[in-house]
Amino acid sequence: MPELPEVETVRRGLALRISGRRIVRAELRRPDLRRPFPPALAARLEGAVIGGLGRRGKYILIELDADGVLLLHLGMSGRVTTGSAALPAARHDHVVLTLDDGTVIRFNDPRRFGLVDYLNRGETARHPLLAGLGPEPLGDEFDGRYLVKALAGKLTPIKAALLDQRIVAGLGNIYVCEALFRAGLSPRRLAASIGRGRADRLAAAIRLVLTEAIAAGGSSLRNYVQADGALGYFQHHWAVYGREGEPCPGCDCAEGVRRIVQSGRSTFFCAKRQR
DNA sequence: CTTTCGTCCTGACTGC
DNA sequence: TGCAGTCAGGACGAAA
Repeated sequence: MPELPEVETVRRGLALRISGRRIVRAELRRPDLRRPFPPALAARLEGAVIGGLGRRGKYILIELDADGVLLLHLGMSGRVTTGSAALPAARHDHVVLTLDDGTVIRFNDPRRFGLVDYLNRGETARHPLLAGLGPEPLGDEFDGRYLVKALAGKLTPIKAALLDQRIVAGLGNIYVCEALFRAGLSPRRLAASIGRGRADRLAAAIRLVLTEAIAAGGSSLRNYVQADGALGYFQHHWAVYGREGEPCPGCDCAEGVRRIVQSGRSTFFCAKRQR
């Protein structure tokens, strides 16, 4: 389940391998993912020279030539692998790009919640998928002062508010649970009830869990990629996510980590530490 | 307007 | 062992 740290890890790994290379072949092995591929995508990709790689929330932006951008979203199950042409396309390899040095990039996505789009660089900020995104949680704009303002009047649990990409871009179910635990805030607390003090703690916790996860991804990237070329997932230790019934870390409460369902999603938390 | 909920999809897992 | 049923979740669009 790629969230901001996994996407950032993929971006960094990809940048090392494909920046400056020319795409010599683009194979679209189906016409769509979550939505249809844009018209003439293969033709736009073939011959293009790859520039820098950026990220906005959970989207990867790959600069092509002087004015193009390839937009990728990994959805739930998307993976990007780099390798040689020797490997035949596997099941769920939906987009396969061959570069001028023989590198083959494969976008594999079993559940097909991912997305591929092509845009002109000038319209990046206005693109419908990007325009409404909230600030980058690791950027200068994001802090307690911003959060208080963004959450004001929201009669929804803080858990749901943080999953809303318009409030802050890049968090998913795992890192929201982890950040709320680190901040000592109940996932059920109404967003509007978060004042400056709690917002400061929450913003700091969000930055911390993301920064730590990116560091873990970076350190595991080298070995992981050598194993099978896959970028997108790495082993990481969660404090509460997926740990229902286990002892709460750093707390001796009898109940341990609890799981509840909020807006159809699992939330993991400690009822004693998080208020 | 705001907020919630169903939907898309496949693979991993559970229980009989 | 096999198979049906359940669950996982990002983001969008419909519904309340």
